[in-house]
Amino acid sequence: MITIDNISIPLPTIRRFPAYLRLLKEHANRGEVWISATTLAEELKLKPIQVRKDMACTGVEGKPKVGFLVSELVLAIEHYLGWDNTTDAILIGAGNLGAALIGYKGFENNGLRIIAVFDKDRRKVGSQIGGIVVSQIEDLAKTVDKFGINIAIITVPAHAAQSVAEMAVEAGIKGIWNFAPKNLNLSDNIVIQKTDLVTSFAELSAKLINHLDEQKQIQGK
Amino acid sequence: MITIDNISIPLPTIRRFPAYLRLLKEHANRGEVWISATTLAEELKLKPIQVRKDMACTGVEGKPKVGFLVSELVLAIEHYLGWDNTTDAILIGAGNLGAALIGYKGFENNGLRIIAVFDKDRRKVGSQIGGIVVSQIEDLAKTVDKFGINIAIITVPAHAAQSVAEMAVEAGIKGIWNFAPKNLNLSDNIVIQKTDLVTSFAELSAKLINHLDEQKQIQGK
DNA sequence: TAGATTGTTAATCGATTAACAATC
DNA sequence: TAGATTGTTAATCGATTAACAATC
Repeated sequence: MITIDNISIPLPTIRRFPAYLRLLKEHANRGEVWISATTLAEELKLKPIQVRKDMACTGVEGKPKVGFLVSELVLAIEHYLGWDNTTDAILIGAGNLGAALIGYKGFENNGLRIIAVFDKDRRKVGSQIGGIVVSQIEDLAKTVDKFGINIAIITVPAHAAQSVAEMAVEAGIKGIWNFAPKNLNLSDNIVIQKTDLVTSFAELSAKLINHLDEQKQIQGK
Repeated sequence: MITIDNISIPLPTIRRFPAYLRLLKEHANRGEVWISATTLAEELKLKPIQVRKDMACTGVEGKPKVGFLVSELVLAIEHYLGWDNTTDAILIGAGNLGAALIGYKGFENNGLRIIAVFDKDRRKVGSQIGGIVVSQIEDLAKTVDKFGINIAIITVPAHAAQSVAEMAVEAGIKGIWNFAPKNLNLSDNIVIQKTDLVTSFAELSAKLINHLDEQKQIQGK
């Protein structure tokens, strides 16, 4: 449960917000003005009741028989995700994954702009990655301070994650998006978001075993 | 809830398994034979009762006052994740993100091996990416069939995702790991795992707003 | 008007947490 | 033995789903 503007929004709802947003923007582009929860549900394979509950969190009121104003929903969702203003972030770790994130088109219209890249490796410093010059990690604090950055994205190897995270926090970073497969130990007032590729794969693995098992049992009978 | 070998395991437990596995292997490397749920909990910042519940799902029995056999837990968790045998997968979309996944060290010891890469772009075909030669997408079905591949990883742009997913399913793929920010519409008997970077960032954004709000309120009082 | 859709209140479901007896 | 830790059963909590009245 997350509270923004004194409104409590369940975390699963927050997670569904980006998918709604994408769809709503598509509809807006087609010139559509109204959309019903029923339609959204169908397109996202969710239950209408769940979409209505989620929409209720946005504070936008719908009209029975018509639905919701697309533009209102877009603005409300963007607001609760903090995407009404683009957030600047720094990235630490100029490897393959770092390059992928810098080049990722999806962030452009979704509130995230990576404005600086740092790496411990002196040989990478000065080189360009996705149009951004790699800086030495010693300059991190200066950049964070100068641009008032809150978010650091960590794409270094597991063994280096803890130490660069500490440097970032020291520099004033408030939120960390950690791609390294390592649990970070930081002060409680730092927000940590972990994206663990191995964990995602684990989920797929287990679901697939479960699924193939089921199919085998059905066929066996 | 996922059922494997007639044992039901909650999805959140499955998601915690990789973190346990990493920690357990570290302890094993240090020559430690026994480990208690209390210790695991402390190192992962979880509650001991939750770790005990999770361990119960593995079927491994612990000894009061001593804990669990590290080696038994490792084997049991690997079994439920299907990581006792490495899974071969193909990757579609030889862009930055694809390159990052192919080069990702974390997969090596965690049951995943990417054995072939495909791309629609003729100019990329024949070039190497992380030591793997990019094949033309027309050869996909042949490869899937020849090596009995179940899993496809999709790292193409959103607009191409649906069509390559359909090709993969046509070729016999049973599980899809989708990195494209697009909901796939496929037959119900295909397992789809979505890793949406924008969604992860949304979560961080919202948590951070909530957190900064809280801090402001505390200071205001 | 009739019917689709919203919004509210209550029921259900699943996961986490608590309490505590069993055990080495 | 005393005490830490396990494992089981019950309580709590939060999210999803159901039911239905309100409404345009």
